[in-house]
Amino acid sequence: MDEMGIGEFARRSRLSPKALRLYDEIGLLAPARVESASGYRHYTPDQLERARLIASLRRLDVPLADIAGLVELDGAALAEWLAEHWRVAEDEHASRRRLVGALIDELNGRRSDMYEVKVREVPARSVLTLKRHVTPAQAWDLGKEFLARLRDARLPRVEGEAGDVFAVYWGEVTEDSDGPVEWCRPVPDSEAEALAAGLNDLTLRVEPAHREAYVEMGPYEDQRAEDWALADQALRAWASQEHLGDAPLSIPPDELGVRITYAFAPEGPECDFAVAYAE
Amino acid sequence: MDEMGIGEFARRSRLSPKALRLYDEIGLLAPARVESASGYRHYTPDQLERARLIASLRRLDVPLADIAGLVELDGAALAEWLAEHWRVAEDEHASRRRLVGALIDELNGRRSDMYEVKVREVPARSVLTLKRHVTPAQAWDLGKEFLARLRDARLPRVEGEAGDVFAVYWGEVTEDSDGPVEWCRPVPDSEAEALAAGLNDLTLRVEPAHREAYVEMGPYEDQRAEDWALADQALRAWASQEHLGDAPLSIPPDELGVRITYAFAPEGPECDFAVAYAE
DNA sequence: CTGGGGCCTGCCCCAAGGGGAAGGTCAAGG
DNA sequence: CCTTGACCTTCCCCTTGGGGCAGGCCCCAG
Repeated sequence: MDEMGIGEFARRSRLSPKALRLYDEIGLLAPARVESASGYRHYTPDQLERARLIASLRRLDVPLADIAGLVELDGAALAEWLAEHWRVAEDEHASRRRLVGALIDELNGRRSDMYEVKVREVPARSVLTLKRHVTPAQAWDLGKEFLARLRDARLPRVEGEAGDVFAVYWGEVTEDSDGPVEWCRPVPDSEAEALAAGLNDLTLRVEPAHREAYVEMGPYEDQRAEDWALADQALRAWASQEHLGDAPLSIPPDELGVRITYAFAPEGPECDFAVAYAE
Repeated sequence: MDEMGIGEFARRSRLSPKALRLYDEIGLLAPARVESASGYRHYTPDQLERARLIASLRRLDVPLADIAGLVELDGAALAEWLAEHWRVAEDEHASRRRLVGALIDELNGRRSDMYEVKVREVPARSVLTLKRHVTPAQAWDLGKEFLARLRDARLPRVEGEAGDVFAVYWGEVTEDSDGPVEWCRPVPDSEAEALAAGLNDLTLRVEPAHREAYVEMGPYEDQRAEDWALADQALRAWASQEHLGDAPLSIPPDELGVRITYAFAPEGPECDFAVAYAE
């Protein structure tokens, strides 16, 4: 039996002795033998494989808690987990890339061209709404529920409206605390009352006329928290440039709310991020 | 003056009150006014810009210590720093991508095709060498020094040799502790003695005949620590498959050393990573 | 028998805050 | 005037994955 001490095992596994002691302590990688008298740890060569796998996962910033479960999986399952983990990492990296790009553009005085702010007039109109406190993850589910209700009701289209449906965020909606989200669908004023009577659980309200400053965002599913923040930043910069002050576009929003407008194209919903302000 | 409390400032800057208190404590972002009686912090709207910049930089994982210096720079300098910072981040991300790819391939039982192991026979030959203890960063500088010496001496080419020059790593060479690195250049046996006499500071030694297992790596400058580790892993896997045992390819290396062989193409040195073993 | 190197445990430290306790403040409403 | 609830304060402990050091054992070679 060619055992080795912690030092040699550390060199051959590309882990530090300190890390190996920690992994022993938490039960992730126990030495093959521990001398009871001296406490010396002894490892065998066939432990190298596990150690190297752990080292690789740590280099990918996988937390030890996750690794503890992963090393018990078989190769195929682990490979699948890794692929998923890496997809998330790629997403985050792409999001940061957008942030750093926008930041550099802004610092160089260039208006970031990826987030061009436009303005649209929205007349007073009736909207059917479904409002609930949800987390960001649930917001989309709420939307699907809302759309299903509308489908059931065979709601007529409103001519000339840009964007079929929109969601209004009435307050801070963060990962760990839910906030008020309201899904909305404009309806013809003439039919509003009749429709509302037939649709329980949906609310009818009248939106005042206003302007919306907005940026087009592309498919909803591609957006991450970072991207909404960038859009918000773009709107904020635009507002201060237009001498509108900071308050009307602040988050949490005023009585008109921050809204995300969806246009349901065949490939999925394109969306824009809008802030309403009184004229 | 429209001051605000820490809570509102936190919401509008996308920072937490906790973070703001920390930034106050370390002098990164002091409130415009602190009530001496209650200790309440009050911020002004014109502090928002700095706060938002800090928030963006933190989202890019820039350490607070760096941020403290960065916020004093002007826009152009900061943009330049960010571009450099991002280049490093892109490099690291690419390196991890290679690691995760190789790992998934290995777990699925596929031989990683990016690191194909080949074998070459190396006959006994004379080499002129320059050996010194250096850190990884200095290894390349040592190589440049070595090449300059060779140029001065107008060293003749050795026909039929693959790779002009190679560096042998005789021990652990890590970031924080230097190790023995030897740059080598084969010379014709017939001229060896005469050359050695003329070149002080360079050593002449004879390499025994051996085999080298190696993987081709592409341009040297593109390689990162991760990539060398992957190449090592590939060689190790190959060795165990070939029943060569673990020892001859272990790191730190045996008496033949781990070597990196360079071929100086016009676009820069292509290199491979080799481990020598006796037949 | 005496180095020197390897190894042990235990303690404190890092970044960048998060969570919560215990208590002080502020403004509005009864 | 009092209370209530929101907001704020400081203080302390917790996190991850170890690094660094102190003090002491262990083991082998000269």
